[in-house]
Amino acid sequence: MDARGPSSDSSPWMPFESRRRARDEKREAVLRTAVHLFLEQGYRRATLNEVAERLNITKPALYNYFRSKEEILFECYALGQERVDEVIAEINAGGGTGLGKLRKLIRGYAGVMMTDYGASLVRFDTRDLTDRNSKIVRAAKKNIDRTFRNFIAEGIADSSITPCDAKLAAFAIAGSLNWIGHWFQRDGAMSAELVANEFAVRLTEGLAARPTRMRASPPRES
Amino acid sequence: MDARGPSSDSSPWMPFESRRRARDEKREAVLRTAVHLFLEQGYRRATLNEVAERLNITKPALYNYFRSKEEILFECYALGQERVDEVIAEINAGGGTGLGKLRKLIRGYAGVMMTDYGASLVRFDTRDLTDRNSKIVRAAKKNIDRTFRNFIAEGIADSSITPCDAKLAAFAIAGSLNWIGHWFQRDGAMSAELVANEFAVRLTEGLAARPTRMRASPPRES
DNA sequence: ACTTCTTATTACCCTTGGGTAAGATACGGC
DNA sequence: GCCGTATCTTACCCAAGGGTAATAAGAAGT
Repeated sequence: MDARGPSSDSSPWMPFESRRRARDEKREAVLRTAVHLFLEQGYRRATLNEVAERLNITKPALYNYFRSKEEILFECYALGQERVDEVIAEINAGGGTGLGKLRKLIRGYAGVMMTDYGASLVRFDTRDLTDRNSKIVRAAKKNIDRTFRNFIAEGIADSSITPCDAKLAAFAIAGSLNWIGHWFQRDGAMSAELVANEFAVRLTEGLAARPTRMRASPPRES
Repeated sequence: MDARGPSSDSSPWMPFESRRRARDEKREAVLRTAVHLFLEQGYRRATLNEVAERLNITKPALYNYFRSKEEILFECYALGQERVDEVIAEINAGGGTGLGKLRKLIRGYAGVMMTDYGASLVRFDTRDLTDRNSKIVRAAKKNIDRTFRNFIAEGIADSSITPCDAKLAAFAIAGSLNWIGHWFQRDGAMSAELVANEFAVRLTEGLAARPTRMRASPPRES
């Protein structure tokens, strides 16, 4: 009886039938479900029981894939960081002015913030990690911050950005972007592309060196 | 023995001596200590036992002043909101262009964010409140957001702000400011005034209508 | 001094939820 | 078919921490 198909959420575990998919696929499904629930309810309030329930399994089964709740949390962070690192690597591979790179970073980072793993970076609390993992995450965050500052400094050096306090400017921009992780919802009225583009423009308007006075080489644009 | 004065943190309770200060003063001290600890460790992780310990009393004594941990949390929110409301009221009492009001709001809101109760607004999770209180707080937050948007819209109407999407602009600005609550520390290198002023300038640079080319009617924008 | 109110203490309750132990159930190789 | 391995279940442990009950102790009025 009750031979319904996969549950509303796509879970590799059928209620009581063939549950023999590849291990990695299941592990990933656990992670997807967990991060979703953590974002929905908050890490501390979300229980592994409910994660398991949403996957049609029981809590101890989760321990086949993760050693602890904290490990799941850490992987959420790690995946988010990975996405950001990809964005940064891609920008560094290409060229352009400091301003151009900064715009690309804003667009890319905004895009990541609108994903579950990306939002993990700003919605979860590193104090819920072990000391060891906490250090790793905070180092990675510091690296992101440094990238923002470097691009701004680079832009000031190549005159694509008007001189300013790189540290505070980076805080202002990163803050705006981080906050996206708190309010954006994929099913809302705004599309991710719209938001990312709008922020890339808006947040750099104030920084761009104005070409009011034409110079020999106008600032290149991304 | 051990006739030391008030403990390192200023607590109206002496270890075992005259503890007969006014009730309100004590209630306020509980609140101050609690919000500090909540910010330091996170609401869920912070325990009432430790709050009490820092005040040289025991947990049940707290229940003379508050009915529950959640009530303490709610009061933190309430006090933060109060501060912001004062800022808004003061601006509304005065005059000025939309841009001018927006700058004042940014400065004032930034200032509030750098206080403990102000940071409460963005560091704590409304999901830890009862439904009733959660609704109150979310309504107040919505009101703040609306104020940002209104000032921007006002500025566009009076041509002090260049046309733009008021909703996204407000998100960008408020995000920057909210993030201050996450990184600012009073004992750090930057002073509150410096940060507030810098943000008031930086976040409006891109919005200010440039008087470069006086037009009768500035270009409309989506 | 005696009572009363407030405020604090000690001792406790009890739910929640992460994590574990031991046994069942399926799958793959032989 | 049979055994070993991986996976999952039921049943449980246990620490943490919010909250309460009963009571002591100082303050204040009379």
